[in-house]
Amino acid sequence: MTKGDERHNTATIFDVAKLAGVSIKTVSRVVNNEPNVSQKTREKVNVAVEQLQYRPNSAARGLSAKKSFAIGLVYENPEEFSYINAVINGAFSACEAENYSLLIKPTTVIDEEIAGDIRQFVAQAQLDGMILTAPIGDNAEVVAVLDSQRIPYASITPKNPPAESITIDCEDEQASFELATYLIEQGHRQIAFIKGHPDHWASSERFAGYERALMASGIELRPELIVQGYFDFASGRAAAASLLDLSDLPTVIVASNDAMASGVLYEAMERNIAVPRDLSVTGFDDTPMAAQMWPPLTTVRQPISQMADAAVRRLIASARGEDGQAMETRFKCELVIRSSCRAI
Amino acid sequence: MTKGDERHNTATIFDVAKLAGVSIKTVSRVVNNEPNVSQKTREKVNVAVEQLQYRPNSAARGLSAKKSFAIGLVYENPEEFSYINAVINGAFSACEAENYSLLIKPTTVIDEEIAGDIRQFVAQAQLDGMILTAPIGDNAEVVAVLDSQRIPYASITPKNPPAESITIDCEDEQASFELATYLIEQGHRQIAFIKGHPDHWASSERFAGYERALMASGIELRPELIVQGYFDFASGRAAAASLLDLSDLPTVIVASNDAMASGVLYEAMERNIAVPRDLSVTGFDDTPMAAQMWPPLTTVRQPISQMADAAVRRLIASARGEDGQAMETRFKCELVIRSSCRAI
DNA sequence: TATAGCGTTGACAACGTTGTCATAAAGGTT
DNA sequence: AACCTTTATGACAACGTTGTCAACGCTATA
Repeated sequence: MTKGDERHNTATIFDVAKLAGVSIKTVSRVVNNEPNVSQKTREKVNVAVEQLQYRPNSAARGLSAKKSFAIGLVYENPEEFSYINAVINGAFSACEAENYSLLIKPTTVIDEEIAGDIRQFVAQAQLDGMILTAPIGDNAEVVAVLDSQRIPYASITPKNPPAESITIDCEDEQASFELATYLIEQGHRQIAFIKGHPDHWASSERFAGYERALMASGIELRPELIVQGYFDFASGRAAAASLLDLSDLPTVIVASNDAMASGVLYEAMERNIAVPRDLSVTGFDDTPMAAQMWPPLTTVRQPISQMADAAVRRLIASARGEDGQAMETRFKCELVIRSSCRAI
Repeated sequence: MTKGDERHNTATIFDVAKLAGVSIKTVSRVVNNEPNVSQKTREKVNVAVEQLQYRPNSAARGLSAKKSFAIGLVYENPEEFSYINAVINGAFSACEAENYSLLIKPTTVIDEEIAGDIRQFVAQAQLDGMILTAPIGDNAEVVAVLDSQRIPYASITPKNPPAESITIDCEDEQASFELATYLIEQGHRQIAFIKGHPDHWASSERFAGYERALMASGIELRPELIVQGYFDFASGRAAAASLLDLSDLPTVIVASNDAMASGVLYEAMERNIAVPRDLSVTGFDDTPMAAQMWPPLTTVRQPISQMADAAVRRLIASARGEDGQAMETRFKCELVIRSSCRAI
């Protein structure tokens, strides 16, 4: 045949079958890598597929197989954009590799409506699985919706992981312990701590690591140095303000994430307190902004993208009926030392 | 057969039809807001829909109607996360309102593969339309793919908008003019400029506004004060370094976006140059980070989310055959004055 | 030689929706 | 009364794939 201009109508499975001289079912088998097709037939079909630039129609496929080949990603509209961006990138690359689509769903508030919202989202797209970022994985209503619809889901760092669902987390407690221990080694004794949002699993883990480090070194926990924050810039700034109003100033402020650390730096600048000369500051997450602040932030690197990648892969594996037992589900963190801390 | 035996499975159009005592076609008409259904019937159906929590199966819908009810969003994996986040949020909210799904596609590099990548993306999801963020809307191969597949697309701030496609942009030139004029009014005369990435439309517009303002005030354009940047933190920092090495220092550095401005602030801090006392700095975009830097950045607010929202709505309108002429397609920017500049 | 088993293939019925066309009922015009 | 229109409704065939099941042709065993 001549160099075709037949670009308009995409080829269907029938066209391929005709060209290859086989039935549509055989084409389907080849395309889906099903067993029991002879090598010769397989090649004939592949040639035809190539020649016609055939791509299965996903709507038809979804309708027939009762799958959508799509994964949903729900996240709370974040203060710290780079965190969720890393999640999206990780999830996307896994989906791409597995030939799935990624549908995202930002939610602005955790409120009464969210369960209905999620139900709508799931129903509309007929999702094959869902990724829930913290703290959505802990919302009982959301989980109930997914359970009742039989939608498998993976939670990233949930507080109370249900035994049967997929959970991805990392060693926050240990990392936080190492960070605090490092500060103690640097001579710090007045170590203030800004807690994260109480709904997040990571918050209590990070605080626990701090506690453990101080206790291990025999340093007294001073309640006035421990302030509640909510993982956003504004709460970090407010927490710093209250800490810097104390008569007995801390020598370092440990913020439970980078966004709050950035609030601390802001407040310090506003008060003409030089970091790290007069005050050391640390963050957590090692989002890209951590390296772009002044001074560059000592923080803990969390493999965010890899965690999201793992979540998607486990989800797809379980959707295929494979067991994902061998896959990594708990990730290590790494201390990243920059110049926002100094030895005393 | 298999009509009403199981209640686990989500309700289909047959269940609704049966409960309402009408045909499936009538249900379809009601659900799709088609005309020629009596008010009484419409209500009966709506009651049944509500009662069964019926949602149309999108695969079936897509298969039959030859639509996917999905919009793709392609973006270059950004340095400045908050920009793309605003785009995603705007696009998502429009899709949600119109009952469309949003599929995102981050691309890491603009290279040879992108056109094939996009073809694959489009084919797999059978997209009804695509949003192209800058500078992807200017990639000839990508556009050719979309044209050949007859996929409508909307470009956000493209350089060379093809006449027949949908284009969304904003008044960068005017905003940049106003910003520079403001600086001149504040007494600045040594006004340095860091250009944006040459592939982006916005870069030349923003530079043009700067030029116009200086010429209008009779200020000479000094080539050594004009430096090329690439819209990312690192290039902003490098540009600042070269400007701050000059013997005759500028009194203000105008960066073409916030990410580069943040690089400028970083470099200034590193050199112990106080902003705004010794140097003023401005950005562009008013991403959330602009308010969180120290000092908070004077910048230009671009209605990013609204632009993305508009792009999606126009796309959907044109997919429906409505004319989107009445819709806004060119957006205004707004000067946001914070404390990173001072009068001289 | 007959028979069971396995690898290979195809015919055909789902899947849940929308599009097309037919038909019935209602209203308007001569 | 006869004839058009318009409005309201339903029957049925797509849409492009996968699942099910039957059938074919081999080979190995009884």
